Amino acid sequence: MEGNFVYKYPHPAVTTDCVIFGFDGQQLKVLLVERGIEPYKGHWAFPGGFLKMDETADEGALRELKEETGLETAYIEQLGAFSDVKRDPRERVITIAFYALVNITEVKGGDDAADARWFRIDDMPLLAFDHDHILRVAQKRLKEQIHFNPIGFELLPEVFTMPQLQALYEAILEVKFDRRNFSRKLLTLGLLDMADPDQERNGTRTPVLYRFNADKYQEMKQRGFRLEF
Amino acid sequence: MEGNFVYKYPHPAVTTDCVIFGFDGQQLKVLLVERGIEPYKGHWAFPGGFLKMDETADEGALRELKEETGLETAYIEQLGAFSDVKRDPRERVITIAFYALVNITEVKGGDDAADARWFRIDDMPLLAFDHDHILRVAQKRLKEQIHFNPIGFELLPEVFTMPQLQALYEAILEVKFDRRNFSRKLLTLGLLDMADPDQERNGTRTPVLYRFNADKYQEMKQRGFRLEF
DNA sequence: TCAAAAGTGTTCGCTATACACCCATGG
DNA sequence: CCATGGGTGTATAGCGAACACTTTTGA
Repeated sequence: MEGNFVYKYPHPAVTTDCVIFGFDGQQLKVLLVERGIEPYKGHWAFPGGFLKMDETADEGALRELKEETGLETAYIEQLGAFSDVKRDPRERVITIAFYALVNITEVKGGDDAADARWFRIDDMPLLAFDHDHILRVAQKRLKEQIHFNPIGFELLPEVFTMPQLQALYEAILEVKFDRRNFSRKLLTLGLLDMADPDQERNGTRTPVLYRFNADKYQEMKQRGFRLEF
Repeated sequence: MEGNFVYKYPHPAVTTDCVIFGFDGQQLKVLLVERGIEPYKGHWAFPGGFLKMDETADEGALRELKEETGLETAYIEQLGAFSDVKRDPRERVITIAFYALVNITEVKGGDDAADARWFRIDDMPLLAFDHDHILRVAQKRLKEQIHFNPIGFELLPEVFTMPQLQALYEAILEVKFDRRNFSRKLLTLGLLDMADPDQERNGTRTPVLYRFNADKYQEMKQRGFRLEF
């Protein structure tokens, strides 16, 4: 397997890295793995690795995602290529970075796996390579995306409450919303179904459960509807 | 210079490609070069080429931009990496694509250079590789970006008229605006200065000349202002 | 002289925002 | 029993969308 690969011109190495976002109900979190070898031994890094010659960057990112989370599928989106000449001290390495949104409760490991841990986005450890830069780009992109795409639901369980959804939006956008206005805005969009419509709602204090109606969103998008937040 | 480069593991080749947008006052245009060699000989392609080992992707894209336009600088933004395994029939080639916005009147060649030509975005020739795909991504990104960033001015001369600006927005977004509402919206933002304030404006029919105030935009952005269109 | 281009002003309806009250539960 | 959390309703201001008139120039 360790044959030599010869090219007429120099080629950079290409890796993929995946910024995996989760939400624990309060805080936005990121899954990191601790590096056991040099360079940056002991630092934390996003799951990632060298791209195989027969897979696309997306496939590589999903492969890395599965290795660390067990998830076969997830919402992922490319952030772009990071190509600083000296970003890896060993050789010229270009990384194609992605971010993934996962339901944190579905992720195996994270706690039990010795090498992967969730970190609060406002309390990150020392990161390897240019991963702090990549993280800032990822967070910025996430903020931008959520303005026009209903991607927040990817971070929640299938069934969720309005306060949960609001906490998520507040964590991502780093702002506070008025409870009543937030709820009304989301409900008038018509994209949320009550998960248990027959539930008797005498009084309150136990929040209503909702489910995101992805079919309806697709249908509305077809008709030219543009979600805005 | 044509030594052999040997790696323990296979490495893909990495190129940059640059979708260069211009605006002729009516239509959005893209600068293409005709391929003189196989593969895709006779097809048209975005300016691009192999990334050097001592330059970042941005630097590579700007180098390609300069080679075809003579421009030392321009607004460029990375679209991302395109990594389909078979996108180049010769070997595994990953391209990092960019789009650039240039003032079409400042571009040397385009007409006189034999190999580079401007094409209307709604009348493109047969493109090489996956460049049609890249173009669609570029156009989509441009549409998205102009909603929140005053990047349209990159495509115009320093001094421009309101009808020109409106035609540009309409060309990019592929919609029509009401003349009066468009003008009012842009003017109330406070980001346009009259280029010739002392100009006597008896009657009309000769449009007012404006200039984009980039300093003021930066200042407003600092204060939390978010441009929206 | 008339059509086309450019500037300006008004109205209306919707939506975002600010804000107050009620009810049930758990400590 | 009261503080906390959750659900619902109302008023207002600002912005976006629709729309009409005037002036001038060039054909």
